[in-house]
Amino acid sequence: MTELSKYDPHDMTEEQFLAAYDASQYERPSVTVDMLLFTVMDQLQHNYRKLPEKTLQLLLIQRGEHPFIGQWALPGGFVGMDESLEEAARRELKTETNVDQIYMEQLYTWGDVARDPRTRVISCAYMALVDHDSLEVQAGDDAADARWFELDYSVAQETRTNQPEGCTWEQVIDVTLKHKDIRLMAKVKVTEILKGKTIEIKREVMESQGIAFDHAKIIAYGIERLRSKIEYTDIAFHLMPSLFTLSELQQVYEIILGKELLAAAFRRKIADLVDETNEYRKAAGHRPSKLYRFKPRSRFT
Amino acid sequence: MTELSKYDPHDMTEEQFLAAYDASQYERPSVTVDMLLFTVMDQLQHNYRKLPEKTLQLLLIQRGEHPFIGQWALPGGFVGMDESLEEAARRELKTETNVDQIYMEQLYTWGDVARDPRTRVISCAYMALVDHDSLEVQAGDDAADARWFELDYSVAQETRTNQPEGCTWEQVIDVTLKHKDIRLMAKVKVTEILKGKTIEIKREVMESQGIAFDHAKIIAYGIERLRSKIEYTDIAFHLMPSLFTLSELQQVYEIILGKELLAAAFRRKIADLVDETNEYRKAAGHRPSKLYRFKPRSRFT
DNA sequence: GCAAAAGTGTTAAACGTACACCCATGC
DNA sequence: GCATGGGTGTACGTTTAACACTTTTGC
Repeated sequence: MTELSKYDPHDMTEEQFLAAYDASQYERPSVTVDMLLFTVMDQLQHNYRKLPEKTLQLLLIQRGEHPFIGQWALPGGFVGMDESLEEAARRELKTETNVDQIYMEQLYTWGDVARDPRTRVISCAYMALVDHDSLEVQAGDDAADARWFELDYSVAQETRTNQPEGCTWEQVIDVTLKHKDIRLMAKVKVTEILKGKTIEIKREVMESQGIAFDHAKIIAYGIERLRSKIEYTDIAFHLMPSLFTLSELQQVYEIILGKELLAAAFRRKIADLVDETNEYRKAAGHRPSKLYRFKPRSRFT
Repeated sequence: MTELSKYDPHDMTEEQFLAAYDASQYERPSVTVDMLLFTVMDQLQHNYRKLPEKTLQLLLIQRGEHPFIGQWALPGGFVGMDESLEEAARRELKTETNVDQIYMEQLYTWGDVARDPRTRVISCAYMALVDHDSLEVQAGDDAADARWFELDYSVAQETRTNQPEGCTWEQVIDVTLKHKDIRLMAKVKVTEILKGKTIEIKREVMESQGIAFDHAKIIAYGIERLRSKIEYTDIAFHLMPSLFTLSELQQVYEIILGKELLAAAFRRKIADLVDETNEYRKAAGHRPSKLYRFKPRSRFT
């Protein structure tokens, strides 16, 4: 709190101090919010029997200005003086997608000194989940430069190194984003260093093709968070419409976890989180399936 | 990214644009880091047989300046232009406690507009864990105004309200901090609103006695995080010395979780996370206990 | 009929919980 | 001896995983 040292605060009341306080005299970083907006979409299916496959989608915006002009970036912007971080994030979301009232949580705040070439920018990243059907204005169809990209996340390499005083694990993540002919790619390295009793985790973008700033690592981090939270929270339901079949729900779990699940076990596991309805989805080529609805439960029940 | 609109970026190269970019022209919030430094201490025990009880401790600093002069606050300070958030947090830690190389993780970034009466301040909170024995300079004994406070966290009230379009859960948390004669207290309200498909969580300080700013809610949030992460991560070991008995480890779990555990079950649960040594703790009034050591494991094994 | 998905039942293995019981120690 | 913690065994219930099997549909 050395910022205050030129005053002699002990001779003032708190009111006097605050009246005299000049906030404008120190250089300070800019603060932005960046938004990871995820949704799930169906892919076209030729076989009339098969269910359409689902894909995880992320919204990106093409930059019309320097730096990284022409590249794709997370929607976001500067935080105003009269809005909280969350308000700023919701405002951005509203202007990009015209949706409010969707699920959103703070992800992580990125504060490396050189992460923005313009000036020092600290970015607070949020993650939002929408079910695709409830998007009125489907970003990507309207005038804006926003597009939904199909997102793939895979571990390309895993290395474990044993050192005298600990261990280092290294993971190279491939992040791929596709929208029609546009294909973006990045490699993100996650390093976990165990030295004595400390664990240090570093993330760095090794390679980024068409993705602006350090956004590739924010994306990779977001997927990691999504993956881990889907295991112990209700988070997946925010990607679902109000009525859904258990197979659809299972598909969403599968694309986020990146592995196949056994239907029988899955149904039993999520049985407590859903309520049956009396409606059925008209199926094609197979038995119709019952529609379910999310049964919300608080952390403290 | 409207901040850039007065340029015509399309006529410049990226280099020209960056050279012309003036970062100083917009009003921006200040950014600070605040640190939750936790440790565990033994309490004196009169009964020669009994193990000393452990308490969770948090480091606070008495404010010598306005605002909140005389009250107790989390150690922290402004983020410099040439340091990352994490570097700023480690610098603060080093100056307050003279310890580096300790476990630290980012907690949450607090950005309400009026959280600091001086000016708009966004604070990125970090949580650090130390084992008390490895603190060379024991804060609280030296000249600085830093003291370790015994921390108690309890749910004082829990309300569930059913509304037409959803549910509201409300929790009132009592946070108590004690150091010798100094006794600080706060009530923090956590509200969880389920409206349609959105979940909104709000936290507010209802009452704060002797705790500066909104730090009471940061403290409450930190304990919540500690509680949940101790269940599925190795985090507790950062509060332990290199050698410890399983009972000591269990005590640490118990004070953080706020409930008693069965020794037999606990031993089996953590068996994979520790390595046996051949050393024993000389016990008093009971069988000597074997000392264990942490066996680090990465997330990707 | 047939392929695909919807949905149920059965078994074995893994895990968690509770409790009983013995061991070792210092006073 | 005895209170206290250290440490193991055992029994029971729950959860999970794997797989087999039946149902229902559109073409």
